[in-house]
Amino acid sequence: MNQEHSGSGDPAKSLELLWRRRPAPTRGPKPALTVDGIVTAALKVADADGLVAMSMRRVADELGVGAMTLYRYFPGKGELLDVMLDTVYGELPRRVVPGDWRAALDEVARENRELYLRHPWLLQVAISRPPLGPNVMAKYEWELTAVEGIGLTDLEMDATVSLVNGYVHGAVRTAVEARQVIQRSGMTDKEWWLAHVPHLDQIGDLEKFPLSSRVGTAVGNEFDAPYDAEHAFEYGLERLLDGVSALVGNRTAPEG
Amino acid sequence: MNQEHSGSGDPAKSLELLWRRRPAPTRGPKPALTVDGIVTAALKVADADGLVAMSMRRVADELGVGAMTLYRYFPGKGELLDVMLDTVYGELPRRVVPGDWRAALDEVARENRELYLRHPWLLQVAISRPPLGPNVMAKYEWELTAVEGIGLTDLEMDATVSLVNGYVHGAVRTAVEARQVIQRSGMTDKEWWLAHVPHLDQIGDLEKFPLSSRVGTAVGNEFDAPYDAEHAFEYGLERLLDGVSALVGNRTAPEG
DNA sequence: GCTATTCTTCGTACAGTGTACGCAGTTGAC
DNA sequence: GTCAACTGCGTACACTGTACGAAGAATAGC
Repeated sequence: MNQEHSGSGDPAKSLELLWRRRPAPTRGPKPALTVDGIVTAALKVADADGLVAMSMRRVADELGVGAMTLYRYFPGKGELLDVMLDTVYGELPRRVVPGDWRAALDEVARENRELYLRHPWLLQVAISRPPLGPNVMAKYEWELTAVEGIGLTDLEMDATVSLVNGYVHGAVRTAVEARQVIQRSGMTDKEWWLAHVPHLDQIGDLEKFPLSSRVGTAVGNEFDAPYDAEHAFEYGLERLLDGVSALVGNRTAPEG
Repeated sequence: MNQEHSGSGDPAKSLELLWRRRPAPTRGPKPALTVDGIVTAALKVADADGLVAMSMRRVADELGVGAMTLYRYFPGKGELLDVMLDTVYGELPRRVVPGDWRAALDEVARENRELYLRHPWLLQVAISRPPLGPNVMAKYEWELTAVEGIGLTDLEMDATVSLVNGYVHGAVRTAVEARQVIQRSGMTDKEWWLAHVPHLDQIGDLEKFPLSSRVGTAVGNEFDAPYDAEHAFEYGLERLLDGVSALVGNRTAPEG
């Protein structure tokens, strides 16, 4: 995170925007822009250069208008982010895998992962109170479908879906960070490590960390880097679903 | 994230700062500040008001000096963050639980959780290339100790430790976001929900989301909020360790 | 003690940020 | 034709990290 926040304005205005229920004005000049047009431009900027680059001025430039013009369409930047979020959630295929909760949860994880990879700025948006737009709500409904009817309580269903979502968020965040730091520094992980080793040797406390040295070397040899995103994602997801499996298995088995 | 980054400067300078190996200058005026003093002031600001508030000017104010003075001690804000990170990692008790990998990993998770809760700004610091200070290295060594000698490969040891760390990061991030949004909005989750319901009813598509309605209601009744941090953390950690258990169990059992 | 060198503190400046305020011009309702 | 409603947007404010260079302090070498 540096977290970016949702709009804190009144729910009526936010929901009006999310569900496109704004009544068209009868008088005054015809608006030059549309909500969808602004969101498209903002998504273009955010996808290309990240949330940091997505300033109101930059989005306005993209549309050939002044910065303050955007405030005729959105109460503030927070509300624009809300609509951007709901919009990209609409990209989820939301494929349903019936009869196999593990495959269904796997699908949920992978679709979410693809979405984060396509829109890495999503990782920086705080969603503890998600914008209640059509696609946000459809996403939650779809995720619950994956764990419906397998013997979990409603609370456990919610907790499981949250757990998978949290896992994917963390895994992709780590992967994206790793990718971005290579870009920003112009250095691969190996180069970075090799630049540090001589100075660390000089400090000379390395023998106090025998496990780190052994494991670090093994990881470096395997991946040419201290971190491999693909491997980490698969490993973690398997552990996680195994953990859920232990719970589901207990639940469907007769109680002792 | 809005991610804050580490210092990208040369490793020599960074390691010198992290390990406090800067040679004391012989000539010139006596420095008015120390590295530790600046870090303490910066931690005070970050703990109290978050990373957003921790500007160079604010830290300098805290110390009664001009903003540019700090640049005599640190090449830039990134390096200051690096030393802050290594410093708070030093707060970990690093208790070792011998002979029981599950209890040991549980301890790792809980100590990390406490650290994040005490210093929520840690959640916003990108650590894909961690500052190689004494406490960062000791932390990794301690975490590996928890899974040493239980039949995992070196790669699996690293992946397991990363998985637990990633899980804790995500769980605390969600919890902290939830706490902060209450502060910022001056609204409890229940109040927020009740403010939205009438407008959602008016939009009238709620019957398209039956699972969400049922599960959401159950969660709301149980916790008076759509999210309970304590419950989510315990539930997720148990699933995670169960998943690791499945792997360790396979490994220690004789191979087919 | 004198001077040259090194090291300190820090004021100013620059290009950015979100958005409050208010003005000028355009459109449709009456 | 008049007025209210509406649009676009210029300006301003308080912030950010930090490059640059000036002014002064402490010491090494003589």
